[in-house]
Amino acid sequence: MTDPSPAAGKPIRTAIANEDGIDFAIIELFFFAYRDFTSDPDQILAEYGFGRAHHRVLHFVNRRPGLTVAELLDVLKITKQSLARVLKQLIDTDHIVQVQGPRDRRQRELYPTAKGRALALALARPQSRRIRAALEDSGAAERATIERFLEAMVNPELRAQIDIVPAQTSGKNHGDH
Amino acid sequence: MTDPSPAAGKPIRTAIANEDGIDFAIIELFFFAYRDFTSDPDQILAEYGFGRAHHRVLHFVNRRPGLTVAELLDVLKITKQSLARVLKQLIDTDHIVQVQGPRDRRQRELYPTAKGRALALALARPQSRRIRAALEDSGAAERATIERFLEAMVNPELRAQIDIVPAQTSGKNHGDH
DNA sequence: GAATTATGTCAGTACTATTGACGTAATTTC
DNA sequence: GAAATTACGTCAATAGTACTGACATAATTC
Repeated sequence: MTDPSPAAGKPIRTAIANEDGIDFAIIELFFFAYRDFTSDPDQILAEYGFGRAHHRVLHFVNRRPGLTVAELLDVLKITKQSLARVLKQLIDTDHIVQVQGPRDRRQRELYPTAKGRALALALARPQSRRIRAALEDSGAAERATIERFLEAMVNPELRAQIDIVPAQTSGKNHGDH
Repeated sequence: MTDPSPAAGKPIRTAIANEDGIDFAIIELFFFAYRDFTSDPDQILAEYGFGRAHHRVLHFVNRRPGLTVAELLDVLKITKQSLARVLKQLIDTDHIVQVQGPRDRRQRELYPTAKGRALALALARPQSRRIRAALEDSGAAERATIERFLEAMVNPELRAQIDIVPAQTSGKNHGDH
């Protein structure tokens, strides 16, 4: 195991870099940035016995109160079987409540409780702090550049998901679409 | 299950937004951007029976040829038991070779083979394409803004990991540190 | 009334990760 | 040179998140 087996290819000793004009710098930065971005809430979640999946559900239920199970699945891009356990735990622990859909009683609208709202805030706080620190010396122009870039990284057909909550508005309760 | 249990908290019907000055916009954009950023290579990996863990290992072995197992663990922030299976598969499929460390024969230096280099490139290509598209109308200034932001999102004490491969240099073979 | 839709659930599986324990070979320390 | 440490590998057990497929129920639509 210390020597490559005879049939194995020879080791390439030069670093991959900019071959075919590939942007390894940003690829790698994105990996590191996201790794550390998610590490903050992970520590809080561990205290509750929750994982990242719980965080994502909690986040979107707080951001779009009243969304249905189907809408949540669409945003998260997971299957309902994957969601089931996580959602059940959040409901059992009184972070989220289900309300029968007013127009269509088959639907379950998902809402945060005060407890769920508080946890969502606690999880977002260190992430927001990290973002604020990263934008420390930046003005509105730089901020806009970064937002534009991140938005452009999202698949065009999925970009609609982003703007459901209008930028600075709070009260829109997602009641009709 | 359609009505909240009596003890459960009441549903909060207003969207969380900018409470305590928290930057939900960028938090959410970052989630969507990374979700789609990783979805491109996922499809290629599936053809090989590989997952994201294989991608990360392959990426860093190509970026820093000759790194040791311990260094790789440090970059990925996982345990050696987690790495073991993934690394073994990449070695068995002739994407990576191990070479006994020249100074310390306990160490295993990891190098890509031609096959491993090709796969790393194939995985990076769609990601780079996505980045290029997102930067389409951007100049060098915007690009610098984005790089600075992403770098600032990384934990300061881990930022050293980033600059191991100098921006535009290719040949540095990581031989001495 | 029949078909479709929204949701829930059961069973089985896969991938990635964890902790803990143990073994081996090589290096370092005394 | 013996002892301790280090680098790596491996076995076992477990957890979290995801998947596919199948089936059930209630509500809506046709």
